[in-house]
Amino acid sequence: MSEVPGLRERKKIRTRQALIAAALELFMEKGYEQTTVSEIAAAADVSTRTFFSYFASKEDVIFYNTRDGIDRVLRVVAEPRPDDRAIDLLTRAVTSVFSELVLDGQLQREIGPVNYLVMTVPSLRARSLLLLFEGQRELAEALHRACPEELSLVEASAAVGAVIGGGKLAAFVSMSNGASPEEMLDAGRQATEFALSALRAASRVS
Amino acid sequence: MSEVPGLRERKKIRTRQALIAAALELFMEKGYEQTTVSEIAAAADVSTRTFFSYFASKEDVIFYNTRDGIDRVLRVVAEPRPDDRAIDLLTRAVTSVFSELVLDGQLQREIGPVNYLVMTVPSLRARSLLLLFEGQRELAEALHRACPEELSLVEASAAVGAVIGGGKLAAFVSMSNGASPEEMLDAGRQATEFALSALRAASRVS
DNA sequence: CCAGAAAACTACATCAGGTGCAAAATTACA
DNA sequence: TGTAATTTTGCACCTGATGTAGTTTTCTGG
Repeated sequence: MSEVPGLRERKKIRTRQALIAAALELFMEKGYEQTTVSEIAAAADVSTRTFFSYFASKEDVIFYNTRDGIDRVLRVVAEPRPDDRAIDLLTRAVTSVFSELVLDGQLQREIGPVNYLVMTVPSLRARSLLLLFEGQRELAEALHRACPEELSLVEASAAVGAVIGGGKLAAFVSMSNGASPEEMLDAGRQATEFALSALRAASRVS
Repeated sequence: MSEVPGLRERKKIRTRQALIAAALELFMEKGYEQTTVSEIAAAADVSTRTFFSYFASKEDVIFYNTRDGIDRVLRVVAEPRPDDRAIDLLTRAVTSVFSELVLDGQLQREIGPVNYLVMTVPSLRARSLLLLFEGQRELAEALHRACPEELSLVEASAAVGAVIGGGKLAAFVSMSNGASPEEMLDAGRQATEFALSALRAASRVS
């Protein structure tokens, strides 16, 4: 495996990255709504029609890379260690997000703009919430599959929703109150850890 | 107060209701995307342009009434009883949603279709998540305002996000696994109550 | 009941996002 | 090099949404 990709594949990847880069630059420069798909395509030197063969919509160019992050989280739950309880899996899955968010130089260049756009453009915020929500569903399913006798699907959903819901809202509110990206991350981490410890305490009782 | 609204006002209300009713009917009959705004306007006997003076977008016709629900919840927190702690306010606010959701015959006719559409149409689900998210922000702010020395804004956000996030995901997953509306409501209620009791336990320790 | 002001409605023009389609250009491969 | 497969492109077309200007309806005071 690991075939050398042909010219076709390499060109496609280059074009896709060029579209993403051009789009982010234009969005940051003149605003998301004010930027047309034609302008993005022109900046990446392809036709407008071609843009839509790479991305189904103007929004999609922003979120193309988010799928990878979700898959990484799912993989943590899909590969449990011996003696893992559900709470352990959920803890590792959630905290893995934060550790990867800090490093990852490749993405770091995009995360800033994407974050800013999601914070300021309602339609992008809606889309981002949808992606996060579907990700939570998948995570809840995976968690239930990993520990079917410990957690029902609905219980797993309640746990996942509580942990991620708390972290997300805390991070967002903190940032929209003028916190720095580091402080925002910290608020999210504290909120998720708080929810996790509350879950741990509750699971010891029951 | 309570002036008798003039003919103008009454007509506007009737037109708006006619548009909502026509839209929901058409959406259920032939699908959301397959229904055009012109068709909705025609069914309500107004011009296409007039539709957009009542609703800013095709999506908005679905969510016109949701603002009321959010305001009701906020009012619970804005009017605390003596000796209320934050957890009491949050509990009353969240449980008030469920009690109102059961009765309320006026809305009950719309909730079914809206619920179905949100479950099946991704763009509507995104929009609904956005509205819920912004509602959570407001609720967290209100909760912090009501108990400023007990909860910081970020702590309030963590609590609100955890409770509502857990309830929402549990309800949605349960319904998309074929549960009846009653079972869905019950899953949501159990998840929120679980999160609330976990919060209560945690707040006793700290 | 009427005249004039205010508000609402309508038609029309226009633009951006998005899709289907067929021709043209590019790549792959024998 | 020639040919099949894949991409790209231009073009026609549809829907959602906005600006504008003119028409109709409602409201108010006499």
